[in-house]
Amino acid sequence: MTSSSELENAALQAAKFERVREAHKTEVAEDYVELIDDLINVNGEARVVELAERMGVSHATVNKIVGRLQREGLVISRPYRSIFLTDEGREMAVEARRRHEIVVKFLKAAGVSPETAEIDAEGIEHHVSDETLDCLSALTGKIEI
Amino acid sequence: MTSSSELENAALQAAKFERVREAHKTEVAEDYVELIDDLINVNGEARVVELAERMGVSHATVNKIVGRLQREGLVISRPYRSIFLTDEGREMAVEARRRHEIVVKFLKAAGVSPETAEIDAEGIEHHVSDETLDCLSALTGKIEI
DNA sequence: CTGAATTTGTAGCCGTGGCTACATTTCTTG
DNA sequence: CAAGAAATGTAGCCACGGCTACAAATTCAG
Repeated sequence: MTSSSELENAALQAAKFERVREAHKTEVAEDYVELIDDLINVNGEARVVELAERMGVSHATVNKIVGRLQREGLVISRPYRSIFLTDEGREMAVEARRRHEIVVKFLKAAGVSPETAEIDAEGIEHHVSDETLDCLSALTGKIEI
Repeated sequence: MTSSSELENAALQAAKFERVREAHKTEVAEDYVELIDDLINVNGEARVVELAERMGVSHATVNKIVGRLQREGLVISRPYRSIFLTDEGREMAVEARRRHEIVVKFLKAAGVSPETAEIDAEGIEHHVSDETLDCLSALTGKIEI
């Protein structure tokens, strides 16, 4: 379809890009809820400073994003207190981690170095459909055998 | 590393997210130059209307982005004329298409339906390192045999 | 308990990529 | 060739996710 001799249907192509743009909107949310969940599990709480440090952004940016997450019902935060996940946020975190781990496992099984696998997975995980995820899982099993 | 019992080094984690943010910046450029190259190859020229239709955005958005691509030296465009790629833009287009095709081929080989493979590849291709790309190529060969 | 350090919040700026609405130019067609 | 259609440009709006700088609250030491 994307060969140089012919172009696919414009509407179909537009739908793909639309899909990617849509995924972008949820990417940040997924990364944050996953990290918040990790911090709660390990440290007992999730605080702005550590989110900022681990995301590699300023605390002001974290604040702004946490505000959005709260508006969207993923997170509960009160001024100067630590951050909690709503049920919906926790579900998203679990799902995000599941995807992340499937992608990482597959990449490692495919022969990618652990470091690169982690890096690439971070970018890939948000763009993998359930169908593809299933195929990657299956493939990981086959490779390992 | 991302298991629930321990957290990896904060700086390393931040570097990953930084990498993803960096990739985001070039994503749009890659998608546009690839599409422009396709249109030139098939239609003989790339025009704003068709870019807009195929990207699924308004022509105003296309205009703005083409302006940025020109500032960045990827594209040449004169008012009311069609759009051309610079050498640098063409290189980027070729490289983007190469990545795209490797990812699509791999996904199909992995058992993903052609439609889903195309959709997911659009999101994935920008986040795959050279190392991973090589592994995917190799794996595609093995699966097909 | 008070003062300093830390954490958190807020204001205001920027670039990007969306959009609509309107202006202008080019193309097409009668 | 002129008029209408189509394409392109431009202005101005928005939300997002960056940032710095400054303000306020909380925590921690002494």
